[in-house]
Amino acid sequence: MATGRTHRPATRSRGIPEATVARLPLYLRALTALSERSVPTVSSEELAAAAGVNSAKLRKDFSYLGSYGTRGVGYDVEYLVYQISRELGLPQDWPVVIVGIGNLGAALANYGGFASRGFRVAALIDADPAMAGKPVAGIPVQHTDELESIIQDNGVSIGVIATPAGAAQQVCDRLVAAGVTSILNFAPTVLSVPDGVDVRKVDLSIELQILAFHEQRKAGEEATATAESPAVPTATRTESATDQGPDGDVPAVMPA
Amino acid sequence: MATGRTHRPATRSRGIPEATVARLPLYLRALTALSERSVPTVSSEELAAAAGVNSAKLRKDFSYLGSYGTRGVGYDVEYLVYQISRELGLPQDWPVVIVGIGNLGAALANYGGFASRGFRVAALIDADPAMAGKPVAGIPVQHTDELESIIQDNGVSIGVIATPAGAAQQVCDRLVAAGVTSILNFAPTVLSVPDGVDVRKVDLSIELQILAFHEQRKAGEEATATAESPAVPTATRTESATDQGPDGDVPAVMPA
DNA sequence: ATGTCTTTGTGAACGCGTGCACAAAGATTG
DNA sequence: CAATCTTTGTGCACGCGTTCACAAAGACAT
Repeated sequence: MATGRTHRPATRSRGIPEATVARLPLYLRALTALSERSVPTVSSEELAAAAGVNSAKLRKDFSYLGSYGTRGVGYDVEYLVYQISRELGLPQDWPVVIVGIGNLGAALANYGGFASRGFRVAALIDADPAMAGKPVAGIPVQHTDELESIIQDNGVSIGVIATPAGAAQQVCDRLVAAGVTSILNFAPTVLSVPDGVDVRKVDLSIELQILAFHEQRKAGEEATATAESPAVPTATRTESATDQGPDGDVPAVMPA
Repeated sequence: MATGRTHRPATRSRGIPEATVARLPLYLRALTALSERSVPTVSSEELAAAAGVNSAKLRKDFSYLGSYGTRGVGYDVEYLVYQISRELGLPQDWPVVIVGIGNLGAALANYGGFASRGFRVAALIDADPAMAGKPVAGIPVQHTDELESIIQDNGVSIGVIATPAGAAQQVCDRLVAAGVTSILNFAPTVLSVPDGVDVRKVDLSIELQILAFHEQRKAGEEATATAESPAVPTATRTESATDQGPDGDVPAVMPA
């Protein structure tokens, strides 16, 4: 998971816990799938299964938003989609800029899930002059020199950093100075930002290293376990194999 | 942040809390940078600043690994790099397969940070027959039909899913059946896996939606705040602007 | 209208993670 | 060797998040 909010001491949003906010998009996705199948209502149990969480947790999460369910029946899908979208500020169609159009930046630019999720790629920015003008995902790449004007002209408040680590802090500083207050960072660096700016990070190698840790532990356990019990592999399924979209959702970041 | 470990009730690794495990790669990166600059020792304070965490937290984290520091001096950089690497199982050079070679899959394949971090791309797999044989990042893409044999022949236990959401569960099932026990999922889907298989997910649109939530809240606060105070922007920096690598680290997932 | 049945909404208990603050440990100096 | 200074390692308290378990609310049938 990408983690790393940056320092928000008091204020506690508006009573909505951070952990709940992080799950709202998950619920929204499951609800959207139901909506497309014209399912009118869902119980907390069903929806929780589709989202891969505990039903009590889901109900508590929703209770922070208000009482949108009907006892004995469940939740109205359309209404809930509306409420969560509103809570997340998605009706707003946020413009975002992507800085660093390498493989990853290009993959992000091609990501189909932007528009349908309330975001719009306002501009692609790269430091390489050779890239300037070259269209990526139908959008011409612009040079870093124009970063400030692009942000101000489009009223961009969310920036995505997909540059090499060495350039990340510098780009970040410029973004913030130009008015960006939320940053999604794909570079493997700790970014330092002023108060009031949110940073979330996505880091491939960290995720892999966490998996490696558990993998190693499993290997160790198995070694000691096989010595005792015959190690019968349980076939129990987690997350309930809910058909999360026969149509499927929009590709992760791009079709294979 | 990519989140989403899957169900590990008791067992608690070996006393090392999950939250600590998630930070070890962060410490390792900071330590590696120091090591390259031939810095012999660091205090918890310095290292914590470089990793962007609280120094007390860092000391507590290290205390789970053992007592590797020297009071009055700090921690021996090389020794700590060794200990954390060992704890994460990185000396092992884990082979990984990437399934779904679209923009994202290609970006991941080109990621320079694999080798230096203890991972090796064993194979690239795609369902499109037209891709078969085509080299990406110097590695020829192989067809999905060979998935099982590739995994078994190479002893792969970690798989990366970068396919469209519709294909993710199916790919996941095949990976698991073939012996993969850790999965990094980039597809926007809830994967269901048997017990004993770890799943971590990275989801762009979820991260953006979380940012949008805070962004919206900031906008609302500002509207009410400007009515009261003149809203002086504080220039306080979080995370301490530690020079996280003048050389910089390897690009996030690819150079821009 | 009354009773039954389903499902929500939440009070309360518990556990994990965080951060403070300080004692213990060792380095260093005279 | 004693005194001082630095920095670790951790006991403790607090707060957030999760889960249980159940009462209240409404749908639905009779």
